[in-house]
Amino acid sequence: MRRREMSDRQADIYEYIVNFIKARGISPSIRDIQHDLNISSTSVVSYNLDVLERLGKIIRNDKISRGISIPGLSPALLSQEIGRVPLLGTITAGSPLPDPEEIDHSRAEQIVVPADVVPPTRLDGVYALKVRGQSMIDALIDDGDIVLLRRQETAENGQMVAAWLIDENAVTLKKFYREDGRIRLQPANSTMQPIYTSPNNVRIQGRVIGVLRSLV
Amino acid sequence: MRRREMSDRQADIYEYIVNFIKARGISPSIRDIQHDLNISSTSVVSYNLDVLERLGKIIRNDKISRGISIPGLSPALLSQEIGRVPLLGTITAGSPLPDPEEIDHSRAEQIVVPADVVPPTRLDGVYALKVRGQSMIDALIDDGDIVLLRRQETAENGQMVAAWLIDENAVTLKKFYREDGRIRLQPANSTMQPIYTSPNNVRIQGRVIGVLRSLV
DNA sequence: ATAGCTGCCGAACACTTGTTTTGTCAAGTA
DNA sequence: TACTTGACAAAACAAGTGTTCGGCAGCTAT
Repeated sequence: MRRREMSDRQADIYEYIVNFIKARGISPSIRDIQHDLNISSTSVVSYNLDVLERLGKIIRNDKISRGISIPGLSPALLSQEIGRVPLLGTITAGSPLPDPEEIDHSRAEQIVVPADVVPPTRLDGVYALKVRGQSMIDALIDDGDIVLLRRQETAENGQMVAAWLIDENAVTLKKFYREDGRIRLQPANSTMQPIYTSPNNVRIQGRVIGVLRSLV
Repeated sequence: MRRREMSDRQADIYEYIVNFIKARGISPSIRDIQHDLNISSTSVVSYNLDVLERLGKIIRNDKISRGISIPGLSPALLSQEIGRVPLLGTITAGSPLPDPEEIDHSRAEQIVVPADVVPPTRLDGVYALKVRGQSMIDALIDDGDIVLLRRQETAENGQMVAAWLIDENAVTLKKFYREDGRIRLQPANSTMQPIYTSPNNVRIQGRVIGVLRSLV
């Protein structure tokens, strides 16, 4: 009685639904399916949709229009896989970061962040910056990379931070270490030399929590 | 005429739609909104939905049932913003990459890739590997990074490739240059020295097209 | 052969749903 | 004041849409 596999027609219908939802964001109606798949009657579609639901391939929301949804394709699940953060501007070695509070977040371009990089639940206060130039190369960050920062003004030892060196008027990404009376800014690349400076000369502008690099 | 902000009622409607879609995977009908928000008439809902559409907060699919979608929440838009590639394993300096053909892609863990890193249209033949160890650090790639590779056995000059050095039995990520009679493998980090070797000693295993790094 | 089942067909039915129309009312605005 | 506009209300309309029902053909177990 209970089949494991879909019939050809059921497979066609299933594939059609998935593509329809991916393309248009909403479920097809029974008559959409009937028409585009050249099925003779809506009742046949309905019949096979019932089978697909018994197989667990689809979920039918009873009696409501366009009520088919696909487990795994619902916005509910997708929204757990990614988040979005505003791209606030460009980071260069010579100038401080823009103040996140002074920027119209609603109009900033949005960057999609996979949950593998930053879980959506920890996306509060996070923003993105595009790196200009190769001055961050000792932090394993190249020209064109997008860095994800969480705004904070203090840091724990070992955290990678965006540090503004006031006297030098330069922003740099380094690992932060507080050592008796001075600050050590250690490049992520062990072949590079650290910077030593006084706490008064350092303003932490955020902590680096992710990097996205596209070489396409 | 054109407002920047939503009215209270519009904000309520917008929030209701978002929650409805997240919870049920399909859009509410106008009468769902009317009923649950205690609005006197469907025309009021329709009126405010038009306003929301002008504001760009929602998209109405004309004349079809439950045709509201939220930019950034609909599978249609999401599928333009992200793609998925299989995470095929780990890359270390000492062993060649696993053969993508020998792996059961359907069961491999999937990595979400933002369109900013690799456009979904160019995701064919792309796979992901997790980096173990710091041997790739001169390619600006650290332990724990996820590298995205497109399988190919040849490369253009200047492309970043995963190269297997047969005699050394080592895999490394370098920029590829073919120079009269020899191959130059140039680190991405200009402070590092290049490797020179013969073409017979190099097997290209794929081209690096993206990097994801999580420091959370 | 008989009954039962699956899968299908065509048509009709009834509910769902977006849209339109006609007003009302308050707040601006010339 | 007279006019315009935004926001809302009530009702009716016209499609859109899921469901049901009688019937048919092929297959299988009894």
